[in-house]
Amino acid sequence: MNTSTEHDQTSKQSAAVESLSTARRIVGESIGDLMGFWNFKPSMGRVWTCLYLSPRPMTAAEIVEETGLSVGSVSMTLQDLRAWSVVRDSGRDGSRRCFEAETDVVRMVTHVFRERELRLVQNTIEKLEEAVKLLDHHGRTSSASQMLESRFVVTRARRLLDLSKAGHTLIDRFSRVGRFDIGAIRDKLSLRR
Amino acid sequence: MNTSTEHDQTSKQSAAVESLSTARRIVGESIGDLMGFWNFKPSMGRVWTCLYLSPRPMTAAEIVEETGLSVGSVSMTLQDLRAWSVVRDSGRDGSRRCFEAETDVVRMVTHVFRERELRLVQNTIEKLEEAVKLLDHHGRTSSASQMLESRFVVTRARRLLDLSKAGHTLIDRFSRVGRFDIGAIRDKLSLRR
DNA sequence: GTATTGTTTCAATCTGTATTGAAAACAGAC
DNA sequence: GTCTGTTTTCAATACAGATTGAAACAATAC
Repeated sequence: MNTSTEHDQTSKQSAAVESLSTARRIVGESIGDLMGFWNFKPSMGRVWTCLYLSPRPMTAAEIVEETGLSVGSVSMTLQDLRAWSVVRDSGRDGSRRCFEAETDVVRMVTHVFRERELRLVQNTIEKLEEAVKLLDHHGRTSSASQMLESRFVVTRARRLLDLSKAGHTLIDRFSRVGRFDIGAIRDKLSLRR
Repeated sequence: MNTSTEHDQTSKQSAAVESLSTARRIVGESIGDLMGFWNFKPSMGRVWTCLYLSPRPMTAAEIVEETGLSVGSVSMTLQDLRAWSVVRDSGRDGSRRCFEAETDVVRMVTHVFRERELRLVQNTIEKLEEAVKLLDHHGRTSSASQMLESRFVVTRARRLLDLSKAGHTLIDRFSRVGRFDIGAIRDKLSLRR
């Protein structure tokens, strides 16, 4: 089962093996970096790519071998990846669990995007609502000298809140329909300062 | 010019000042975290929000005062923010430079999104092209026993490359037109494994 | 010109997070 | 039930990258 280290007698063959694993490494790094910019851990990129480039499901031990990550790290990373539905269980090889990569990359990306961004923006919305509430109260109790300042801040804070809500709607629609159109929510975005 | 620490005699007033600065802090944190998920440094979020919530342009010294960041940090952060066209120079107050926040948040977001994502994806495309080239060569020189493995890996790598290119097109169109429609590039995305 | 004030740079430090390694928990065979 | 091989957990470590603070640099005033 150890596909790459069995028979590499001739120099030609070993060079070929070399370039295959180099290519694997480059692909892993590229996708790893890309995922990294969407705040995934590098190890998630490495492990997913490793599975994606394997013609058959792999055991945790094989992934350790291939990626050079520690046993513990691979275990945790696989949990993360399964939680994002980006890796699936795939039966067993003897007593060892096997894993395979989700191959529908588009579905994967929209799903992950949806979960992550919606949660994030929702969280922002809640915090901003808290701030606006405070500011409203402040506006009613503040002295005349602070009025101007106060009104300005509350206006800007409300605007950020509206934008966040618009963003939430946008992300929600996009991740359902695969279409992301700023025109559809232009009213919320209109630039009344 | 030090708006928040001048006259806070009565307890009512000082409570009001308190809630104003609390609200400011909450807004700063929220937006900071949000920007953080798009890989901006926390200090960038803090400084931008600080400017956005100010009714007039601010000097670096005022920003230091308001955010509690160090002088050096504020200077570097302002450079970053100007590089992203998210903060503008705004004349001078005596001999001190002044800065103001870009207020067209939508323009700002699409611009930043465009720059960042396009660069990122372009970089991935280049790396994947390198890997595919290696794999093609490998395919031609490898032994029969490796053929299957090799063909599989190259197929998958090509698919990732195609997807990246599709993504690049998508981001490019979106950031020009404000419309992001997966249907428009469905051909590239079709799931021929 | 020099002095003074404001701004940028950069090596050192600090902080938050990913990864490790070893121990604990678990599952299946016997 | 115990034993063996596998998987998970978690405190300690290592790392990356953000922030600081002091020194170099620029600009303005005198």
